[in-house]
Amino acid sequence: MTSTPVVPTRDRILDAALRAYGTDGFAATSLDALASDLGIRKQTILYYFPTKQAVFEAVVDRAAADLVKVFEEESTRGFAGLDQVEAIVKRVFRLAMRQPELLGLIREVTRPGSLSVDRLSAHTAPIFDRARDFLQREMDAGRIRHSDPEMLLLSLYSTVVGVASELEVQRAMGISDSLRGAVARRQELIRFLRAALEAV
Amino acid sequence: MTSTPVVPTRDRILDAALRAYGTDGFAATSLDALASDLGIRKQTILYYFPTKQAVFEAVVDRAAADLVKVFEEESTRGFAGLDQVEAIVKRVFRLAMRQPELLGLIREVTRPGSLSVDRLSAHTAPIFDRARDFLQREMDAGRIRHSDPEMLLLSLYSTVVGVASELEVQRAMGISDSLRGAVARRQELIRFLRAALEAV
DNA sequence: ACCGCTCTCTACCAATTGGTAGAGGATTCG
DNA sequence: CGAATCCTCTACCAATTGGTAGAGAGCGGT
Repeated sequence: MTSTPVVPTRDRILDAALRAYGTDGFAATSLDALASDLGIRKQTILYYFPTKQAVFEAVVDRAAADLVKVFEEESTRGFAGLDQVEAIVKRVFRLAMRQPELLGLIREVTRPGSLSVDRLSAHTAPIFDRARDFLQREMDAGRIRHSDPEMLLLSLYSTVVGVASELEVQRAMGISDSLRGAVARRQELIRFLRAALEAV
Repeated sequence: MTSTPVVPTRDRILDAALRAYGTDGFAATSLDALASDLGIRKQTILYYFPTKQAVFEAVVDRAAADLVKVFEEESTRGFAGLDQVEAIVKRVFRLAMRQPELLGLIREVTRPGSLSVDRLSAHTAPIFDRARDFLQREMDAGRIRHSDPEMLLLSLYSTVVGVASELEVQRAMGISDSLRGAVARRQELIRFLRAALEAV
């Protein structure tokens, strides 16, 4: 190999695996396919990870860590009320545009038969808690309509991830008025959420 | 075989396939697994359907037809404005409780790498059109907040399907306070949507 | 020079995959 | 009765699957 690899093999495997699992899914992606995509043998993959399942788990862990980081960055900017929500939405959309496979992976993990849901939720539980607390605070402060914060968060999550995923699907289908359509959708989504959340 | 089968083999295959594809996914479900689940040989499946892909397509077609029927029933009851939306949401939740695999199948079909998106959307395009027209009419009548009907519909769709799917996931995870939790969620979702849609 | 460590490889394997070919049991129709 | 049709089966098959075993190349340290 070249003396100092630009990016370590292990990371390259995780990159390719994220792409593959995020678009085709775990079951539909063989180790051979993954390897040949990287120009290596599958045994090289099995050197870094004991099993195929382990590759998936590593991908999930790394993706979860990335997500958490993004949310932590975005929640320490001192926005309040609906502006904070808007900032998060914009950030999620940016993520969906730049790393669409990430959304696909989330879909894959949160699918009914998935084994690794708890793996993801173990990472994301803290931000969920923080988000719930945020909603509660903002409700108390009268900046967001009153309701059960947990339930509201679920609706918010579903809406944002759903719309962002839809983007990814449509891109995969080739209807990629990528930028223009995405921005329009984002704006409508934000208006939608503002209407849904605004305190009367 | 028994003289008059209670339910034809072909239908039994489609039933089992819907369950399997909806929970484990297409790639993760082998014909052998499907067959042994039914107590038959896989060659019997291949007698009714030329390929595995054909089984999937038949499942999608039937599921789409079911969905369309449900929506048509629910949209000819003469509800107006937000009441119509509420009726649809309740119906979707009932569907998600009784036939959770249906939601899973939709997720499977609308996944990035899917081949059969167009197959589903070919069926559902009419109800999407009708829903868009409905939103437009209700906006004109001042019963729903003004905005781009198409974009709004996308947000609505994502929210409802997202929350309903989340139900299915959590049930699969064993957190099935099935009924109680589902009803609470449905109520919060309806309040959420009412707030988001209500004309000012 | 030698050892030990890190890494990627070739060679293999048993199990499973989707699919083909065709036998044979019913049932229906003439 | 005999023929045809419908249905499900056994018997195979080539390809692919995830995974094991271990060779060997390149490295730094002693």
